[in-house]
Amino acid sequence: MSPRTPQQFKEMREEKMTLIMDVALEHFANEGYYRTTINHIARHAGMSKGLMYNYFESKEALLKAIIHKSVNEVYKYLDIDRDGYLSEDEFEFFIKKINVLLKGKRYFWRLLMQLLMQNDVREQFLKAFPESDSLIHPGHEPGDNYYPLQMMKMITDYFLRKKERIGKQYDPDSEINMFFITMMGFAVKSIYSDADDNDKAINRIIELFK
Amino acid sequence: MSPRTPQQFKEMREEKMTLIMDVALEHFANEGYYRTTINHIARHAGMSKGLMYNYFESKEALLKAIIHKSVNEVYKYLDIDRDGYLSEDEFEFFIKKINVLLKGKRYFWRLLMQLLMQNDVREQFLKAFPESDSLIHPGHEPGDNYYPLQMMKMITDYFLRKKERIGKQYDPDSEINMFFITMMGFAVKSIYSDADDNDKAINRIIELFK
Amino acid sequence: MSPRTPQQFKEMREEKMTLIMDVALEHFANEGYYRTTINHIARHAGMSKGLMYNYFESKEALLKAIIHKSVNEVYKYLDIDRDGYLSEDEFEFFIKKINVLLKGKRYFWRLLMQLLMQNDVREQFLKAFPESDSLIHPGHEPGDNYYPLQMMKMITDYFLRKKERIGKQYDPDSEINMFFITMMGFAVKSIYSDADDNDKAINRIIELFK
Amino acid sequence: MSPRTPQQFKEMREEKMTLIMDVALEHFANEGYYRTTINHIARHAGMSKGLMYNYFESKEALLKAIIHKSVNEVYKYLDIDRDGYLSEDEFEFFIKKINVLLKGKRYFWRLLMQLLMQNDVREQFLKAFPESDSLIHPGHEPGDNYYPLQMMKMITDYFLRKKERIGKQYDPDSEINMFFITMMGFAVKSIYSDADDNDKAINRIIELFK
DNA sequence: GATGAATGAGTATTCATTCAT
DNA sequence: CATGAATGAATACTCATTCAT
Repeated sequence: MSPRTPQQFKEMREEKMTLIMDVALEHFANEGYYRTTINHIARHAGMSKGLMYNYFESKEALLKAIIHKSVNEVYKYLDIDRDGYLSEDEFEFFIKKINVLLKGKRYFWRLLMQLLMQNDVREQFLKAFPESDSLIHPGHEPGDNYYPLQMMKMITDYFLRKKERIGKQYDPDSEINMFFITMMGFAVKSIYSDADDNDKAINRIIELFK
Repeated sequence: MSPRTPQQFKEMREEKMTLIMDVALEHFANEGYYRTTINHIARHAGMSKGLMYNYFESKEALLKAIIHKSVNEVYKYLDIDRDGYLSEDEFEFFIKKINVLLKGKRYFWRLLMQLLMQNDVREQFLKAFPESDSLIHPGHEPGDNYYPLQMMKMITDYFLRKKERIGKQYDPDSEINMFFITMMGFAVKSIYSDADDNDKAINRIIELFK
Repeated sequence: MSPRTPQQFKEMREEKMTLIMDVALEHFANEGYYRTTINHIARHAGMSKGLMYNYFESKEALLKAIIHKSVNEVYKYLDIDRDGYLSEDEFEFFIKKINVLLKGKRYFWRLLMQLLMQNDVREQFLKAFPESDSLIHPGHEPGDNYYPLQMMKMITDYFLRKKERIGKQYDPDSEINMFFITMMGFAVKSIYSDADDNDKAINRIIELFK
Repeated sequence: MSPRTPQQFKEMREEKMTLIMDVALEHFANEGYYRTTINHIARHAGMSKGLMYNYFESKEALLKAIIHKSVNEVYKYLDIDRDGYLSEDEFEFFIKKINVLLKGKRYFWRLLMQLLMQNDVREQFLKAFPESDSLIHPGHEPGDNYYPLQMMKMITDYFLRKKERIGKQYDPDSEINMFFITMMGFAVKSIYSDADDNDKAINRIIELFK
């Protein structure tokens, strides 16, 4: 029997890594990072404890890998590195995309919420990400904003322009604040319940803020 | 020195318990339940590990005691066990009360959010409370609703009555959903940031949903 | 029963720490640091694994504590912080002291030899000790030499003065080198064998080098 | 390509084994046996873990092979299996040979020192070697002495004869002891430092003990 | 009541060794 | 022959809980 080629090894590795990350994410999200043991993950991924360490050098490294991967997927999906300008149609489209994201990556969002709720982790997280090249869009220039800030700005700008459309009586600060509050509430609900009325809610949100 | 009366002993005991619970809540909320050690709590409360077990028979018992106490305070503060009917003024008043609660008991809400994000804890929590007498209002009869459900119903009823006020084009289900979403978002924001524009947001919420 | 006083606790602690260090030193010296498990030490010291960590925060910390303690005892015993000048009688006395030290602290020297034979440990060790205040003699001034160097210098000076006594044909560099070689050989023999002719050898060494 | 002959296979095999043993010896000597992993050795020898087990059935077997090989080389180099008699010139020659050995096989001596410092290994070692045919000289008869003892005897005899040369005032026991002490000290120094004055020291040793 | 020493079950991690390919 | 994935036993370390004083 001829031995495996390096290519085959690489594929095996990547498959296993994905498997481990998927299983780990599910458990981290549902039981929490600290309650989830490496043993538990290994068993559920159908392998021995030891093998896990062939792929991830520590529990924390596994966590970080999951976060990086997921954050990258999210960024890629949102595909924001365009003109930084949201038209009304793009605004609607953007919100619908967020809804799809929340539905599809529920475990990741659960995990992220848990993590961000711990003071020190939150600080770590905010510090860690701007340093990571992989999270910066391709055309990124030193001095450019990173995605989260970029997103905030795009939306803020949208509401400021809306004031011009609507007139004096419109208070953009208040509206921006309400928008983020509503989106946060929607996210939490979406992540933790399987309600089928989320699409309806998204439409209402678009109606209210577009 | 005159010997202490039983009454004095009881008061000292309760003071200590309160102290422990306060310290524990703060750490549970900020570092998480699992990352917080009994030793740490004891040191911060200025006593020894051993003594803590004089007051709470386990770490979990301490957690439960904190939750019970806080939930009771919340219920007492909201004071809902009246006619189960919300007038428009009462609705406004109710929301403002919630804002005050969120501001004042931030650590408790942080802890609660963390706990409710774990699947099994969430289930435990929902199951556990009906068993607890102290959480059931005085006039409670078997078969009555418990507070959380009662609250939900009160608010739901409010919106259903609003439909009568406003007419056909009003969709109460959608509005109820949006209301809970908004309140959830507001809660998260209030709990995790020190923004001073929360009162403004509350007024806007009242304006939108009253 | 009245509770233990802080003083009693302190004494208990110190007793246990000494016990642990003694047992650990014996095993480190005979089986080597890596072959000796914490479990093993704990069992031989008649306590649980966990308790060891009440006294030493890691296996490495235990090792370092042992080294520090022993090095300090050695320095204290050698009591070199005098005039830095060795007369002929003092030279003889000094060598005899070293013999006593080697006999009495055999385990420590075994451990030290093992450690110093590992490249990285050796470097660590040499770097670590000059930083430690506790290893510097009481009258130490910034700029003073530390003990090992001080010892070397004292001895070197002794041989240089000896040249003056004896005359041209005496090669002090060669003699210093031979002296250190002989002392090293004596140390190794003394540490690893129980021979009773060590005292005789010491007298011969004095005869040869005084 | 013509297929390889069995002879070629054997040579390739031996080359690989030598490579592995060289790399392993270097790491065992410098980092210690326990700190050196099989993986590490394999990587540094440019092969996979698995392949190593094709050549050596265990880490311990590798260690033993290294020791056997080196000890044999040493014995072969010292070439003692002659008449067991050391003339004055042979004595000088013998010591010079030892100096060359120490210079050239420094890693082996480092390893050996580390091993011999562990009580049980030392015992193992002393027991193990008589069992090994390869370490017994060709003309070996059951009951003959093994090399280390033979060497000791040769040297001891040399000093006993020296007494006859010199006379009463010469104490051969003391001198033998001092000689071994000095040689041990010289060995340690030679193994662990790169000093260039070792040759000078050897000449002084010859001068002192010849 | 009050203290912290003591325990032991549990957890992450390492590494020699085996094995399918 | 060659590879590295896979295993599992061993090991350092943590922490809730108990207990003698």
